Amino acid sequence: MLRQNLPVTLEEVARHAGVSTATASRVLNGTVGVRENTRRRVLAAARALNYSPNIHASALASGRSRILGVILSNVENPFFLDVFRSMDEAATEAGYSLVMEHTSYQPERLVSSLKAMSGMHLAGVALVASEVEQGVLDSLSRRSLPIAVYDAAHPAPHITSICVRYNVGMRRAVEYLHSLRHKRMAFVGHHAGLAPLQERKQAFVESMRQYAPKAEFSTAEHDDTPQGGRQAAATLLDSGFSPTAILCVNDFMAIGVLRELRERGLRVPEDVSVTGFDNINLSEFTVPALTTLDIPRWRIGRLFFDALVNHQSSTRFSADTVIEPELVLRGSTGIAPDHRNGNPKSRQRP
Amino acid sequence: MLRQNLPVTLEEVARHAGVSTATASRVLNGTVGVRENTRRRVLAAARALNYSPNIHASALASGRSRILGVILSNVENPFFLDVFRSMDEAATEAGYSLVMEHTSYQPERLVSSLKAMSGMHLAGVALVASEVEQGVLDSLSRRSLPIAVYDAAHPAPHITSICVRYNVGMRRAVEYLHSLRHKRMAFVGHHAGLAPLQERKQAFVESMRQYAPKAEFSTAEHDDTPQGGRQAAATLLDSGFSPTAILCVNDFMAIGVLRELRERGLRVPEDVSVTGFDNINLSEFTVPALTTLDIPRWRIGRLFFDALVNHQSSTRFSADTVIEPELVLRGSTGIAPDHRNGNPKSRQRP
DNA sequence: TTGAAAGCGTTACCAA
DNA sequence: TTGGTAACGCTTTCAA
Repeated sequence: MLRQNLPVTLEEVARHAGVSTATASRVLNGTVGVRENTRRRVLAAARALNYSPNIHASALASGRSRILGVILSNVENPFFLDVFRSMDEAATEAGYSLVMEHTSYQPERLVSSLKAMSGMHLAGVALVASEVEQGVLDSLSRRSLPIAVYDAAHPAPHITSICVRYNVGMRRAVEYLHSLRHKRMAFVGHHAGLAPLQERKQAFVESMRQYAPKAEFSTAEHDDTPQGGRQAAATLLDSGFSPTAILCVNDFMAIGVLRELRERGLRVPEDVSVTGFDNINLSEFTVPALTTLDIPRWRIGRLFFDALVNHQSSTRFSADTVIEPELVLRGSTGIAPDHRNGNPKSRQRP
Repeated sequence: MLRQNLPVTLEEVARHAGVSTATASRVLNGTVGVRENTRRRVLAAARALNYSPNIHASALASGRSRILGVILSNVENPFFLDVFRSMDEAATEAGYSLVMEHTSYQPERLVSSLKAMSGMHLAGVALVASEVEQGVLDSLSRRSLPIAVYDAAHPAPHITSICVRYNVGMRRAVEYLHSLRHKRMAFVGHHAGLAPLQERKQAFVESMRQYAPKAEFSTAEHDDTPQGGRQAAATLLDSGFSPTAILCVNDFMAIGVLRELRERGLRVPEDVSVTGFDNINLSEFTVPALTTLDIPRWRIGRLFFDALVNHQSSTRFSADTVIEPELVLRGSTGIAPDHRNGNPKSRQRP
């Protein structure tokens, strides 16, 4: 088996089964109205010849493909990767493939990725990215292609938006830390120029204002990496502001924040408490384990897939799905419940 | 701009420029022998109409595509992800796209991914996986498709193999620890049933034998995740064998090993030393920072790309490229040089 | 229930 | 230097 050097075509399968390519195509696409006997012969021939359809020919002829596009801001951040893996799992189960691009949060790269993908005649595109500008969304909404966006400020018609209430999560974190008597808190983020991230920072600021003037705060930002988190923490601490709690925009950066604190001899949580966001697998492996807000990435990936493939409600103006982050308490804020079950709702996968 | 609802075709571009589709195609593919004036007109038309070629039509007509397939054992492990990102960078620069699949180390999934990819008429496939069986390699070598494999035991004709001398790296680690007077060492791995991983474990065992009977050793294995590393460490420690050094098959698992040791009140490096493999970015962020063996993933990704796209030496029986891992010393083995420059050769990217 | 044949958007060969 | 046109492998009417 697998002996042939040249790809087997539908025509050969058809000939082998003694039918026309039309019939062979019908069988292989699960169309009804084919005699059971014929169907069996075609299937047998396909298997015998180890036939695998030429997706290019198929896409060209039918005008649609079973390939989805996914654009991520930062593959290196496990948050994005998990959403991707989850979509991929759903896609594979349904016989779809994924084409992935990443942008490093650069709006131009988003546009060029989109352009490259537009030549692929995809079945849909998921924008799991923070650099989605309104203009892009608008122009996309004119096309027939199914589109789904992560956390878009103002979704456009015909575009599904999957929203996470970051402000709710942020408020929960601030309130929790406030209840622990923290008075000087800082926020560590990245790419504050991009709307969704701006908004998260804003949520922090507003939550803090609620406790002013007794509570002070500061913010810092750098790249979305552990290195970036470390840098941001360094900037913060060098500025003279000495926070007793640092809230990070995500767990990935928090890893670096923890490192910098340790490097400076600051103990966590005794001297400084730290929180993250996302509840990535790694957040259980930091020292100390990280208090964070859970975002159910496995659910989100499936939501994306469903939005693109079974876009049930394509008639609705825009089908939004809203998710609220939940607080997960671990050692980095002082209370250290058993680390072994720090996972509330979303399932962590191996 | 981007106003059109339906995709623009080559024919429209040609009409707009007042030439035939043949000429338009020639211009867009950079063929020589087109009058400068005509070329400019076509280019202008393409830009004006925001043309993006239908890759399916193009692939079907030409029989080749600018898409590469990549199969990874475990995307979650940053080692594989880095190789992927590096290939992706090289690919994007050259106008190629990547289609990625991952297998969780299951040979059957490797085969089914390969089959799915075979319908895509790819420009080449990179197997960055440990579960590549000889039979698969042999059948692949009959096809005309360029193939490159990571660390294959016995590469087949026409298949490029990119090899890392894990045994050399492992020996270096063992020798280093031996020079530090460690007598009881353990190896933590995963999927010992797969040849390449079997070999790494074997390298450990043989290196240890060299010091027998004065030196004792033990091994344990679990999944290729931090959780798996933690499990393996737990098994090891519960077995009664008390190693003074644990060598991990990779950094990703080492993260979990460090966690389990800490959980049990064992200090690293005072009570137990730990080493990893790969030198992933995260290895500088563990507590303590991880001694490891650097594997230049950025170089490897580029090697893969070049092997597939500019397969210069396709005439040679098999063009192997050999890489030797280099020891990177950090805190987890006791000597803690400045963490800020623990990176010998390979550049770490943001 | 099946087959013939007209595309789908490119590429590439052959003429002009 | 250009244009006409036959593929490429499949899907999908339309007839039979």
